[in-house]
Order: sequence, then structure tokens, then C-alpha cells
Amino acid sequence: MNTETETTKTLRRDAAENRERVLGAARSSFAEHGLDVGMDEIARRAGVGVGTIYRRFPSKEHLISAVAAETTDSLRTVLVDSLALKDPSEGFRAWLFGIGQLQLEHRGFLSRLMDVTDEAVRVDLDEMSRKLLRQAQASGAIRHDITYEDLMVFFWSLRGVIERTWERAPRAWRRFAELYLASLRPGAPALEQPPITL
Amino acid sequence: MNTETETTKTLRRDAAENRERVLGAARSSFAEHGLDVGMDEIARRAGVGVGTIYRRFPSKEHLISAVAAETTDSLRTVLVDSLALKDPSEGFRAWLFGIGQLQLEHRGFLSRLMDVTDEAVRVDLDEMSRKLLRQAQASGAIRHDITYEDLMVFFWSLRGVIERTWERAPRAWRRFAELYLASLRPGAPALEQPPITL
Amino acid sequence: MNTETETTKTLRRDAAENRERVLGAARSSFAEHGLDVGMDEIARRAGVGVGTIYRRFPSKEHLISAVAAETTDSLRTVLVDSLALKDPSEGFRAWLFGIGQLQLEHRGFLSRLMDVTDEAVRVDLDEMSRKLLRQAQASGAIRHDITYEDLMVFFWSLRGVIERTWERAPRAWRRFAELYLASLRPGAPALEQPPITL
Amino acid sequence: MNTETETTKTLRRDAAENRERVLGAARSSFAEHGLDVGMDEIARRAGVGVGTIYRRFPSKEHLISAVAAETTDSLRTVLVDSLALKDPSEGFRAWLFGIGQLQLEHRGFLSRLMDVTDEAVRVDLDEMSRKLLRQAQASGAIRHDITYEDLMVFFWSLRGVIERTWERAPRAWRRFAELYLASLRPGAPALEQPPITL
DNA sequence: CATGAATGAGAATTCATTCAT
DNA sequence: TATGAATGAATTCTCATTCAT
Repeated sequence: MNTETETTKTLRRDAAENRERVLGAARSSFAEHGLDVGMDEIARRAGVGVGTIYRRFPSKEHLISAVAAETTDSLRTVLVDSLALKDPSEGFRAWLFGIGQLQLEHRGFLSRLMDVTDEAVRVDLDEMSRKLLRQAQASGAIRHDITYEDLMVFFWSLRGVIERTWERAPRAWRRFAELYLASLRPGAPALEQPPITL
Repeated sequence: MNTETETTKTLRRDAAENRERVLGAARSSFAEHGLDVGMDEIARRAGVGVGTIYRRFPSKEHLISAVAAETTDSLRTVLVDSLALKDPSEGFRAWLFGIGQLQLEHRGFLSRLMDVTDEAVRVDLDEMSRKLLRQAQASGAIRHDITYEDLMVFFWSLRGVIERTWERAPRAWRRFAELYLASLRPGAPALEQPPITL
Repeated sequence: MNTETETTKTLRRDAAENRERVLGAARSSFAEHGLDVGMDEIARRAGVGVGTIYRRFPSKEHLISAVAAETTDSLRTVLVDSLALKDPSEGFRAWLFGIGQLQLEHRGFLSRLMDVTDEAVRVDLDEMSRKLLRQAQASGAIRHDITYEDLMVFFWSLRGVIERTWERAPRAWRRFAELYLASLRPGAPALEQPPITL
Repeated sequence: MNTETETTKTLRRDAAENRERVLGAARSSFAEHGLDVGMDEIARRAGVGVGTIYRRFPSKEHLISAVAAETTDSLRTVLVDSLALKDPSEGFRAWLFGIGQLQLEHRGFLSRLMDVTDEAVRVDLDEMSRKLLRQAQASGAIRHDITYEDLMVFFWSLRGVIERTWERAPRAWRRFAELYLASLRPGAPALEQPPITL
């Protein structure tokens, strides 16, 4: 903003860009080594000092949350793209597999992946998700006793699969997802277990 | 001798019992705080000094393995009990839910849970598992295109579910398992995704 | 800025100076308590946190080596100064006593003192040492059946003397060295024991 | 002594014998691994429990001293044997080399080797030592300006030599001793360094 | 008396976080 | 504002010593 500062420190990276660098470094570090990577390593990858990270993020925990929150965009993209599909059944399937692919790409902090801290955003994504389910159920593609929470649980289940298989069988989660999807089709016997609330 | 001392200091006990105390303390510590709990905390819970833990287990890694190995017995019990059921369909279901319950009880080091290091034991459990699946398929309860690996993947998926839900919805995994089980019933459409190898 | 803070907290200094402080603290700690001093004690002496030591030296072993390596310069100084003396006999004597003085000043890790890990440096010091001996022998000051290895052994022998006497008789090693030196003068009877190789 | 006890506990090792076992185990442990061996290792070698060691020796320090003190007998043997030799010059030489051999055999706690805690014993050994020196000087084999302390220092110097050479050149100390001995012969120049007291 | 399991202070090392420059 | 050196609490593991059996 300040022109003089802008002039004298032309080479200094813009704060926003700097934040991106850190987030990117954090994401790839987490993907490779898990959440236990040191802040030094992340700083090194980002090409900044540790202090710079702490200027943007009060603590490592905040950084992790920020990286997780960052996936919100991808999450939204998956939802929007899925909703855009004509066939609700196709849209539903695209959603499930889209989230799976997302997790594969963000493995390392899967435990935090589906955390969305911003309430407004959460509600937004929530509504899109529920709509996808509703449409699929209305179209007869998905059983009516399936709840939104069931799908959340499915997304969480992917973590266990991906963390264990991504190295040796990176497509294993797809078979798993397809099987699970089959159980959501109408015609299956009624469920004994009651729906859950979270 | 002195009752008060007995009370305040909980005098040295039998070595074997002590080992159990350590394993128990480790298991519950892991369940509550994950594998990152300090050895001090485990020792405190067990009511022993850290040195005592190290007398039995050369390193924290060994302790973790021991706790994990301990579950092998439970694993076998689940399998044996499931195989003992007359109805193969019932046996198969008992197996799936039994493993889920096991994981719920051992949450904290779920990442190690299905590791069985002793080769002979592994083969043994393996054979029982495959037999359960075979019988269920022969009886017509389970689709024939389901493989042993599919079930392993399912067990791993439970980790993601349980770690995320055990506190607020400890029965969530049951609904998830029931749904998954439904997808294994005959009559569902053929799977596009090929079976996996691990 | 605040003078009082300056006094009470001794604000962070230049990194290089800090490294020196650590090396100095390590050297004096080793001299007083031997290699078994804790890193905490060394850090305390240096007026830094333990972490600071580990920032410069990956492990205690590295720190010890660094302190030892530091004496390499003193070793070279002794050699250069001794070689600079006109009289080869004087030079030889200066060498022996110089090394003794060095050991007295670095007592505590005498076991590592004569270790020179850098091959090039070792060869360099080696050559100067051999030259000192050669010149002394050529000038007739030292017997011709004395080998370079004999002198190494003498230097090692000083460790035993100094470790045992430095507190109560810090000059004892000088008398010992003088006596030994006397045995190197020409005219003594031939040696029965063969020269050694190391 | 008590016949009944003797009868009922026939298999229990005699206390004195037990003490010997511990001392022997300690000595060989020290020789192999230095003073840093654990008490457990010593107990294992001795075939007793650690508690048994602590029954005989209040602390590790005491055990070390005891092992060191044990060499007093060897020390005396060397002295007696050396004094028994007709030729004082031979006796003196036998003494020096005898002590060297002793140290080679007891390497590991050389730092404590010459410690003799029992005052009466110390005086006794002291007198024999001084007598050996006196006789050698009287016979003209050794210079008159050599003191008893000079020889003590020599014995200590052997530690540095032996610790550094015993593995690769176990006879190196002999050449060193021979050289040193040469310096004690009459005819050498007067010493500048004053005699020491300890 | 002997045993060896138990103890816990202490040692080396790591890493999130702070702060002087 | 960015940097990275400094910090020190926390962690794993060791070992001399104690004490119930």
C-alpha cells in the first residue's frame, strides 16, 4: 500500500504470496512426512524463516488448521462440479469419488481434512452436500434411509483406507468406495443400526 | 508388614502381575492420548517407575508392539468364536462386528492394530479369516467377487471412523459396518474397480 | 538497549562469539570434570541453553571432537614455533615441552588430544614432527635409534602423568619430561626393545 | 563356623569365596570394558545378584577401590621378587618392568591402579620401593638425584602409554620403559627441574 | 543371606516457540 | 517486517542403588 515501502522493498515478497508459500510448503511437508514434521523443515521448504511462519500463524496447530481449511476450496469445487452434473446419480458418485481423490492428494493430515472451522463456509458446504444426497434420493439412486451423517462417516473411513494403502495400492480406496456405494442403492434390507448424530 | 506402608506405597508385587499392569496402563494411555504419551505417564498409571517398564520392554517401540501383539489373542478369539457359529452368514457378520468392537476397545494405536508380526500366527489368523469368507460365499450370504483383501481394507477403514467418532458417537461404526455389509450381499451390480492386492 | 536487561540477561550475542563461548565452556568443563560432564553444565557455563549447543554441534561427541580439533591449532603452533628455533636441539626440546604444556591446559579429554581426524592436517603435523626429530638427530642432539613412534608414545605417557599430578604437582610432568629427554641423548646404551609400529 | 548352618546351607557359597568371585568378575569386566561397566554385568559374570555385591561393597566406588587394592598383593610380589634379586641393578629393572606388566594385565582401571588405601600396607610397600631405589643408587646403577617420586610418576606415565597402545602394540610400553630407564643411569646431565613432592 | 525386580534421578537430544537483530 | 539463533521443557533411555521376597 505504502508506495515508498513498495519501492524500497520491491524484492520483498508480498505478504499474501508469502502466506501461500508457507501453506504450500506445509501441505507438501505434511503429505510426505505427516504432521510430525518440524516447523524448521516447513520454513526451509517455503524459503522463509520460522519467524515468518509464526507471524502468519500463531502456532503449529493453527498452521495445520489453515492447511486443512485450505482444502475447503477443493471441497467446494468437488461439490459444485458434482452438483453441475445432470444425472443426480452421477453427481452423487462424482461427489464420493471426488472426496476420495482429494484425500489421496492430501494424505498426511487426513485426520484434519474434513475440519471446516469457518461456520458460514461450513453451512454452505453442508447445504450443497445435503442437496446432492437429497437429489440422489429423489431420483431413486440412493436409499431413503441414508443420512447425511452416514456419508460423513464414509468420508472419515477413507482415511483409514488411504493411510494404509496409498503406497502399495493407491487405487484400493476406489474399490472400497464402489463397494460402499453399492450398499446405498435401493433394494437393500432395512438397517438395524439407527442413524447417528454427531 | 506395616499396613500403612502397604497402603501408601503399594509394595512391590509379583513380576508377572507387574508386567500386566504396565501393558494395561500402556493400552489405556494409548487409547486416551495416542501413541505420543510419554513413558512417564504410562509408568505413573501403572504405579511403577519408568525403569520398571524398561526392564520388561527394551524400548517404547517394543512396548507398543507388545500391546499390539496382545490384541492378537483377541483377534483369534473373534475368529474362533465367529467360526464356531452354525450359520456362516451369522459367522461372517460376527467377524466383522467383532473386529470393529476390538478396534473400539483398542483405539489409540489403531495404526498398529492389524499388524501381526509372528509369521506363524499371521498365517493361522489368515486361514481362519479366509475360511470365514469362503463359507459365507458358499452359503450364498456373500457375493463371490468379494476378496479377502476387500475385507482387510474394510477393517482399515474402521480406523478412520472410530478415531473420529468414538467420543461423540461410539456406535457410529456399527451403522457404517452394517451399511458396508449390505454391499457384500449377492444381487448387487458387478464392480467396475478391479480387486486389489496388497 | 536497556542496560539493566543487558546486565541481568546478557542479551543474545553474535553467533560466532557464541560458538566460542560454548567451546570455551566445554573445554574448561572437560578439564575440570572430564568428558562425563553433562551438556547442561556446559550450557550453564557458556550462559546459553542446551539447545544452543545442539544448534552448533549435532551431538556431544561432535562437541568433544570440536574441542579436540581446536587443539590442532595449538599443536601446529607448537610445531611451527619449535621449528622456527635456530638450534635443532632447542627446537626439539621446545616441541616436547610445548606439547606437555598443551596437555596440561587441555587436561580432561587427554584421551582425545592427539587425535587429528582431518587427514591432510594430520599429514602436515606429521611432517613437521618428523622434521623436528630428523633435524635434532642430524645435529647430534638426539640418538639415531629413536623413532617418531617413540615420541608419540612419550606424548601419550604424559596423559598418565598429568591426570594424576596436575592438581597437587602441576610441574611434575616437566621433571618427568626432562628425565625422558635425557634418555634420548646420544651415548646411552643400545636399546633391547625393538622400535614399534602403531 | 556354626555347624548347623554349615550343614543346612552346604551349597551356599562361603562368604569369602563369594567376595573373591565378585572381585574377579569386577576385575575382568573393568579390563574389558573400562570402569563404565554396569553393576549388573559384573554381577552376571560373578554369577550372583547385584544385591550380593552391595552386601560386600557399599558402592561401586568401593568395589573399584577394592579391585585396585587387590593388586596390592601383586605389587608386593613384584617388590619382593625384585628385592630378592642379587644384583641391585637387576632388581631395579625387574621392579620397573614388573609394574609395567602388572598394569598391562590390569588395564581398564589403570587410573586407580596405584591407589593403596590401607596405610600400613602403603608404608610397607613404600619402604620396599625406597629400598630398591636406594640399593640401585648405592650400587651405582641409578643416578643419585633420582627420587622415589620420580619413579611414581613413571608408573603413572605407563597408564597413558598402555591405554593407548595395548591393543595394537602391546609391547610398546616396554620400549618406552627401557628408554626411560636409560635416563636414570649415571652420567647424564644434571636436571633443571626440581624434584617433586606429592 | 542372596536375589533381582523396582526405583528414579540424570543424561542426551528434539522441537515448538520467542525475540534480538 | 523477516530472519534464524536461542531457549528450555519434554522425551526417551540408563544405571547405581534399594529393598521385598
